[in-house]
Amino acid sequence: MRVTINDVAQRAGVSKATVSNVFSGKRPISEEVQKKVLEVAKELHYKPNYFAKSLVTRETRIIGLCMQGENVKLSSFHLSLLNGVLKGCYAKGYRVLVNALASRFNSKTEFIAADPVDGDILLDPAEDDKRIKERIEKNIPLILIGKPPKKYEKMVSYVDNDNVSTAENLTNHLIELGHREILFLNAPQDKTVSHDREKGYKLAVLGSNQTPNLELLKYKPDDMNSIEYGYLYAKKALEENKNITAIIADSGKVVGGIYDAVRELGLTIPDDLSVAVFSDGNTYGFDPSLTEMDLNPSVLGEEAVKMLIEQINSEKKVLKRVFISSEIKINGSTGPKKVG
Amino acid sequence: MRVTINDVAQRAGVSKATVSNVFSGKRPISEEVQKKVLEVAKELHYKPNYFAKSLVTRETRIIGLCMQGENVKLSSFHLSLLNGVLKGCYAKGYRVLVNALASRFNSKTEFIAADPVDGDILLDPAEDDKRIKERIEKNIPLILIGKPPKKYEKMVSYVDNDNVSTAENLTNHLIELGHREILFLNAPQDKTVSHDREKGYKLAVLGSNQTPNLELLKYKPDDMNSIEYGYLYAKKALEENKNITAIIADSGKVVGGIYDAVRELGLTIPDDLSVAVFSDGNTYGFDPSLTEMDLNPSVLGEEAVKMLIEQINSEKKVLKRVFISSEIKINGSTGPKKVG
DNA sequence: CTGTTAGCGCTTTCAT
DNA sequence: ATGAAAGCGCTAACAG
Repeated sequence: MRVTINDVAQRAGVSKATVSNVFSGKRPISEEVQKKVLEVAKELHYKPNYFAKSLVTRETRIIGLCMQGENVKLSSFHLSLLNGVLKGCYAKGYRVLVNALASRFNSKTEFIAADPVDGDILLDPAEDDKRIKERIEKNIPLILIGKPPKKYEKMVSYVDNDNVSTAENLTNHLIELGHREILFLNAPQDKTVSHDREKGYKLAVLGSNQTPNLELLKYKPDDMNSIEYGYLYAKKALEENKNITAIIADSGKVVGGIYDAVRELGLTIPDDLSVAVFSDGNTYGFDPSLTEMDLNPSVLGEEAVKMLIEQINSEKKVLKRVFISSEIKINGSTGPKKVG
Repeated sequence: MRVTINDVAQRAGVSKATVSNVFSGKRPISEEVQKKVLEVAKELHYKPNYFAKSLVTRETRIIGLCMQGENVKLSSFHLSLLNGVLKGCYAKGYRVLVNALASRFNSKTEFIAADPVDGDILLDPAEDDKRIKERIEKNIPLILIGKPPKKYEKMVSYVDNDNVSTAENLTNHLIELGHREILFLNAPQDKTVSHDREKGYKLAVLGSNQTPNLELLKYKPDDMNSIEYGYLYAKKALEENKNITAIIADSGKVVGGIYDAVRELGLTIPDDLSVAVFSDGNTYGFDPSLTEMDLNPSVLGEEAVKMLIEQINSEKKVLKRVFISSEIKINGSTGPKKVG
């Protein structure tokens, strides 16, 4: 019932080794034999067994994409990133194993088999991340997406946006338009990215010889969804502080909420209020369309794969840090501060 | 360097078999031995080898998620679906292998190893889909998401939206509002889903004692992106046929294009034009907000996993069809046909 | 150019 | 309750 290399060999009247080599091309085979083997293999619907092969070659051509255990929900940023990862893998003949096993499964017994992967891409690294430690100890090829915890900074390769300058540029754009009171609806405070963005924001403000107003810096509460976050925080801030003339938003969803609030308050974008956003390149439907920093998540993913495969196939481990830049796309949601 | 079951056995002074059974719990082991083995295993950082194990057990606890070869780009529908799949797997301790290998890799040689999965979930089934044929022949557990090609209808289990009635309901909503000339920007013609939706659309029109106008039925060209599709087709149709007062769109992105066209033409939604959409529940930012049928992709994914795992673990194969219903959410993008 | 043989690391009889 | 030994299906020396 299950057809193996032996069946093919026997039927074709050759040895297992020969059959193996017909497929791998690792040693020359005569036309004649080759033809015969291929013919028989096709007839029998033969497919090599993945495990048997990997058991001996120690290679799977699968890469792991590890997301945080308890929180499996993918955002559209993750989507684009996954698209990039798939594209990179696609080009090289690798497959992707999405690993989002709940940590309670892993801890049930510590002796669960290691993943059948040649290496891992790790998302959303956190301070004191056990996943990183484990892979470094076992010497498993590893690329982080995002900023590593400080203690591993010198030990892993990673790819990230340059979040400081991205935020700085976006803020500067608004400052150049004359805006002074700029509300910043940042990512949640426990994500490393929010700190870098805050830094960039402050740098820009300081650069214009002003003092950052901490009242204007908000973090998304973990238990609130993004649309609600945008809506509630924008509305409250705009009602309480009439001097706010611009908002920077963490994502397209946050803008969804902001636009709702703005309509409710009877304001006009960009005349009364400018809105700028960090985006995953997937914002559409907004009117006016958004001025944004596209974080190019798909490029992040693609680059991570490239680095990982390079690491898998190289003898000596070379640490690399790759920063993906973003360029500002200016659209209708930002404009000069109203005079008066 | 690489620690195997032998190392553990030796160091613990027991046999391989005993070590194996300590982990599997398949036969009783004395307290004493158990403790010793666990201790040594921990000390050595032992992890069982995935392949060696799978080679003999014929089980991987990995399920495959197969997407069309050449077109690896995931949409936000896929994203929600993937979220559902992950959630389902997560609950049962399975992992997900995303298979989007280009078909040119598969065809390079037909004898690429079969995927290391216990079963597959297959997306976007097409007429004459080789992937389905292959899996049926090899008797690999399989669940389709979407409607199977006719010739496999009686041979595979699948989960799908009830696309006929979904389209019918959405169309009826517009008809009840008085609309008669309803443009339908459908999915690409080679996707099975487009046929069911067309059917539903026609049923609704016929139900109101009218004859469907085939001029109003459009399919997305494969090589055009969705936003462009919405923009170009809506604009052209609205310019050429002033009687059109409503549009049904295939997805949120298509609506993005439609809204652009509408603004350009100086029309108002819903006064001049009603817009309704099949959605993945991820539409935000539109003003007015969308009247939609939420297809619940995440539920589709979760259900597919449940069925697949059931199939993997059952002796006799029972065919199942599961339909996920969708309810209409009425919002500001649809309204009564203007009188006059 | 091709065949023979010895494993890869694990589970699973079959003994004891 | 434990051990010994026989594979799972494949690749990789080693011979010829």
